[in-house]
Amino acid sequence: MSTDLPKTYDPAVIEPQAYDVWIKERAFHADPTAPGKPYSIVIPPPNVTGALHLGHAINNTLQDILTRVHRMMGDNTVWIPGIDHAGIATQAVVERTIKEQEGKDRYSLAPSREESRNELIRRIWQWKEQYGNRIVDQLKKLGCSCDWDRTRFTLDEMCARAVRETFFKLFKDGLIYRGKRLVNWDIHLQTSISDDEIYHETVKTNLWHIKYPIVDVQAGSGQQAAGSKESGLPAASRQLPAEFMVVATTRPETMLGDTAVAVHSEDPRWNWAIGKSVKLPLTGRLVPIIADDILVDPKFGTGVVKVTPAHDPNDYAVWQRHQGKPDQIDLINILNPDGTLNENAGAYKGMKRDAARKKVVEDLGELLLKEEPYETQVGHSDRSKTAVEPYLSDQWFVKMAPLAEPALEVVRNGTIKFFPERHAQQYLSWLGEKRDWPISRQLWWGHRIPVWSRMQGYSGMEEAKKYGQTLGQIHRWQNEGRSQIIEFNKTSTHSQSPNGMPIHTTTIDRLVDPKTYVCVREDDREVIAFLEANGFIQDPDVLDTWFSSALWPHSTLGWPEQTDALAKWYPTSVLLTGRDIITLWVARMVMTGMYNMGDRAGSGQQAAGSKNSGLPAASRQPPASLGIPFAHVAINPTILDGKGERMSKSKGNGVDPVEIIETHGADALRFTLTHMATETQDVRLPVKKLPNGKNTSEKFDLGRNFCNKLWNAARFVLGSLATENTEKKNQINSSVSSVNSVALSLADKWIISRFNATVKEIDDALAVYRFDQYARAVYQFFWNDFCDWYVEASKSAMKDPARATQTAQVLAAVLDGALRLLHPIIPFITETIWWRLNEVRPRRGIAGQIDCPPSPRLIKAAWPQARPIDEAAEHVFPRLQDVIS
RNA sequence: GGGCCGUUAGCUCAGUUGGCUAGAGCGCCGCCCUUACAAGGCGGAUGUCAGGGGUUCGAGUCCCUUACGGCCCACCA
Repeated sequence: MSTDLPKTYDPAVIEPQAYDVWIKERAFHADPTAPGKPYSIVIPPPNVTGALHLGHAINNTLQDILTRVHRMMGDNTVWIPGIDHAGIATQAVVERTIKEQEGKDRYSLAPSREESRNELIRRIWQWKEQYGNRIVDQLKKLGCSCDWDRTRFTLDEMCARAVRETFFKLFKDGLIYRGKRLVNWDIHLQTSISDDEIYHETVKTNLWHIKYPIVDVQAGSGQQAAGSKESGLPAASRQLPAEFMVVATTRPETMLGDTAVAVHSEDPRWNWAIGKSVKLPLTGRLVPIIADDILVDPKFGTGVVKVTPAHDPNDYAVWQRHQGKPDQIDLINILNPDGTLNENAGAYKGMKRDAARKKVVEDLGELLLKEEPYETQVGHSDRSKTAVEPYLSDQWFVKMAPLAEPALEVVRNGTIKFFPERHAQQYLSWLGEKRDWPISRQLWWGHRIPVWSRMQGYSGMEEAKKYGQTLGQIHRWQNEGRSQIIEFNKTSTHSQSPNGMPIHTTTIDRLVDPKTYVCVREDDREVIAFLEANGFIQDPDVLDTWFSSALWPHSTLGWPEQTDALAKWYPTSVLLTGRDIITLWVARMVMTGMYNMGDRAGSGQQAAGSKNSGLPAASRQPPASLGIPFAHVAINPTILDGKGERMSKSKGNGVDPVEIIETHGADALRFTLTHMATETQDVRLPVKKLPNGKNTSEKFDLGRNFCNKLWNAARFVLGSLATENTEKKNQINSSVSSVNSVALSLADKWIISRFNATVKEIDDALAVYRFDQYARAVYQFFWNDFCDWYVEASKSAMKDPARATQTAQVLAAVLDGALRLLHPIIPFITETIWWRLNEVRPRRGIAGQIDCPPSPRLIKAAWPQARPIDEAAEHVFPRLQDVIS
């Protein structure tokens, strides 16, 4: 093989070559039983729905940098890749495709619903095989050194086991419950969606003022006068006829589900009416007038609020507050899952939401006081773009309070640290609300909820006994280590089954149908067959995608199995991600990690966060007993397009990194992105379209030019070394210690000192995840110090026989060191040059100044040690530079 | 409405605890195809550091305030 590098730097040629070698030699593969300090990163799994854009590229480049640096440091390093099944997004995409191509919806893919369900899932898997690989290909082109043998998918067997185990554990601990709750309902996809899947849009509508006649008015008139004395309210308010209350609403059709009218208890205009009733227009139903000082702001509107608990989150809260009190109110649902009105809407049954609204307004007649134009924010579903309807339905929830508290504490006390620090605030404020997490989705693509249920009726003890016997039978199976079931029985009062096995009981929301719910721990067909033979039916819903993502750091390592990988690499070293999923993902990983991996015995008194900040951030080790998934969370900037809009698949402005790789090369892309990885929250990246329709950007010239510089400087240095070899044939393998510090020139000492200063600078930058500083430091060192000055100076030095040998040694050692420092950012080009350098000058190094332990592959070469800088040389040489320039 | 962040050269961004004439890359102007590199070299122009006020011997940097932009959260019948 020629020792010459091709004259032209061509990333399209060298990048695939280098990657092939790494793959062939299994350079990315990690063995948990190997020695070395553990270092591990799990990838934020990209959604299978989309190709990666530059936002992913920066995130993954930075992860690869850390992975490569630590691999070079000799740590036992693993980077685990994977993909997220992205429940709602993926199903929506595939359903849309089927609709467009075949005109079918998800229910009509096969004769029966169950077959349709299987068929849809089969098609989504097909789709996943096709597109999931695309993401992996993109990551490989980027140069990511993931351990591909450990590639996970959030819906694969390994993840499924972790999901089942976690669900079971939460269920058993009473942290998963079934509740009838007001959820955000997507009437198009007919599923509940979480708050996070909603965006708000300003909608022009009307505010309708409607008169509600008061029933039982005679007792009110006198008190109304009394109230008016002390109030400074406008005369108009006082003069409202006492026969009516006026409510204002943007959704008049919900009136059909009103169950109360609320006023403020200290509002003299209306507090006299508390306890009386109003007669609802259109239906004539009587509903109570109640006091609710949280809902009603007397300064807003008319001071009267209609209460529709089944169709408004605030009103639902009113319903909850008044439960069990003398003024408790009803709850009436008027909607079907598809957004049409149901039988509770009387004459309006079957009408669509918007049609009903129109009709209701028409029918109000003279009870409609006025109609004023109004703008309001309405929640819309991310996926179907339709207005979300607050809807009352049965859902599974996770109780947040007990899980959130420890997760809050570890961030408050600094056990888990954010970089930059300010991002911790978002985590703390979101988690601090401890809102219960609705985890069921009425979808087919996802982890099916492992719960079987059966109508229980009210047969009481007899029924309970029967189930107790059932449990007894399954208890036996459990002893064989296969499976376990837990009964949740609303009416059961006993806590032991006939054979003495504990039965876990819970109180279920009074609205839920009286059912017995059985959670099956493992996918054990025998148990399931037994249940189904006894009339149990599996819950049709699947889990929120984030439920499986939340387990990612431990599920990818094999949990609940106690694998070597889990023992070695959990907790992971750092999580690198964008700030948009600090709440959705980061917080939930901390919660489930602590819940599943924490040592409960020790967790109570563990006051973990020693606040001694004297230690460098990267070296602190959190106590393993806490079970936290990582000690550091590094937030990378968000990539915006030229207009300042966030790059994303849904906006259609995402730029495929592969297109940049085509014009600039992966190294150039990586270098530029690293250079941009500052502490700011956003980075703008103007792109332009090429004639072939692909994107590129001049911004990446920075990286490409730098790679070109490196390429040519290396060619020159290699050439100089080769020349020197032929002139001193006998000394090709001369000892590395043949150059001692006495013989070094000022320029030699200076460049060596600059090198060591740069090592230190980079180590410091990496310890706090300042990737931009890393890129800047190495750029400046290589270009401005090494190329501009040392290499130039070497041209004359190499011609002087007295200085040639030492100069060659220094050139080789500094190039060697620079390649090591640059490799994590630009792995392909550095690895390629390394091979040639090994051929030309296999043994390198300046004793005590730059160590160059040999390695056939740069990816496995040792990371440089920062040696002391030479103060004198650093001081004197710049003066020389000034004189010359 | 609450919170976080940003506003520095035409563009994209640095500027660490307040301290010497405010920096980089790209772009621009001029001169160089000098034997590693024109994807380069040398030289050059360009900034009331968003506006206003304050603290200080000294402010891009700290405090207050205004404006504009972005993001997160909540959403008012």
